[in-house]
Amino acid sequence: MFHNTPAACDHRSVNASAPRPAARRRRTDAKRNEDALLEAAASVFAASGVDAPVREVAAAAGVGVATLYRHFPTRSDLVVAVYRHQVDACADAGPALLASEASPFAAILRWVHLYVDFLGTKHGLARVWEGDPDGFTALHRLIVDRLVPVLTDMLAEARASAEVVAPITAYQLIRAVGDLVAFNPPDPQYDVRRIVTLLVSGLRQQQPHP
Amino acid sequence: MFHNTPAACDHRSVNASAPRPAARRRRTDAKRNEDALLEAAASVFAASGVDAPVREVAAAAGVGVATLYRHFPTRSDLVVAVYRHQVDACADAGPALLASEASPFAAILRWVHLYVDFLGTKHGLARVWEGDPDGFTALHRLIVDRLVPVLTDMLAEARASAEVVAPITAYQLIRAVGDLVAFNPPDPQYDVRRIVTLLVSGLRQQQPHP
DNA sequence: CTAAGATACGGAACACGGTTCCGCTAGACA
DNA sequence: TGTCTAGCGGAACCGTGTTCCGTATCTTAG
Repeated sequence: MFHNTPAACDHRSVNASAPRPAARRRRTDAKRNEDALLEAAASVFAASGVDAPVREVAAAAGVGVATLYRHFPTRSDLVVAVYRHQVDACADAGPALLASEASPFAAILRWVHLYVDFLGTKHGLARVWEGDPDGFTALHRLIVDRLVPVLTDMLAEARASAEVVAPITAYQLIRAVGDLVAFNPPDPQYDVRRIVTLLVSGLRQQQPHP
Repeated sequence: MFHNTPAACDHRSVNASAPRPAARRRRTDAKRNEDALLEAAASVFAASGVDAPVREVAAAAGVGVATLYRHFPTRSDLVVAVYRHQVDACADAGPALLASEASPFAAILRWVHLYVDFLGTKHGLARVWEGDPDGFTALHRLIVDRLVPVLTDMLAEARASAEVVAPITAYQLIRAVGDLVAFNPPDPQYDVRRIVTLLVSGLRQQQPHP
């Protein structure tokens, strides 16, 4: 699955002067618990959405809440750990689509829908996105770090070919798409994909001023 | 203001056969408290956002929480009561813009921005929107009832003049705009108005299929 | 193999939100 | 002015995320 995510890398004994006494190995039960938590979280999130209570995840992993919190200091860290590899896959798809699609714009459209599918399969992923006090949840940061550069390249290429003219940044677009998908359980009245397509197709329009 | 909302209409003595004994008048303190609550809620919401705790509103009104709950059975009912007249104003602006603006599309653009301003001035209004279990918060319903018809007309006119070609319904558009504005404290990195404009300008584009 | 001690654990406790309950107050009517 | 009940206050309840702390367990030196 992908749980080799040390979550917080081991900064013990980074003391410059002291001849550190061969730092201890990480306890095996710690590793085991972390894995169990990630697996439990993945399945609980899949079943009950990302909003599932932490206690439920801890219980499913057969572990106390404190243990969960030691490995993942905050709810959103857990979410990020669970979905990191999917975000990576999405990031990797960018250049691939640029190569395979007929035009940069077509590539962008498909890529954005990939992103929508990613967000869409986990109801309420956005709740994690929003809850940021000063603008940075772990998920927010992950997405900005991994996805924004990818989309930035795609947009640049689409601009070079004059397919895209609206002055929108990759960050703005990604965030907008996130907001759109955010709280939308499948609903016949409201197809998110259609709306996202609408948004993306706006990129080809010169923007009116107000 | 608009508080003649009996919250739950008086079903006392709806007994078909009995000659009901001239039902009591509503207690004056009840009316007074309802007004105080609405006033307090308006100012608290303005100061702390719509997410302000109910207790805070009750305290500001100088009443107990139970009183608040008797008048407004749920949080979102309170929110709706506070903002109802603003929604009305927004609805009224639709036909006016259609008449005053250069084109139906221009009218739509301006109207949508009016709506954005309405939502935007109250951080987190969307939280009320989303919290709907089966699809209907009070606010959701209010907006659908009042605003969707207005935008529907505007879209029809814009389609008649071929300015709008994308097959999007008023409901979809309003909901999308709501989602976009939803969780966005003013942020230099991310100007909601720009994104909304992007979305709206997509209406002029033939939609690509995926 | 054993013992010391760091590391990690479990679950109770805390803070904080919406909502409900219930004994009592005070307004309406006679 | 007295009765009766609509309406009130605020404590209590439930369900969140998060923290605390006494204890168990793993690692490692000897």
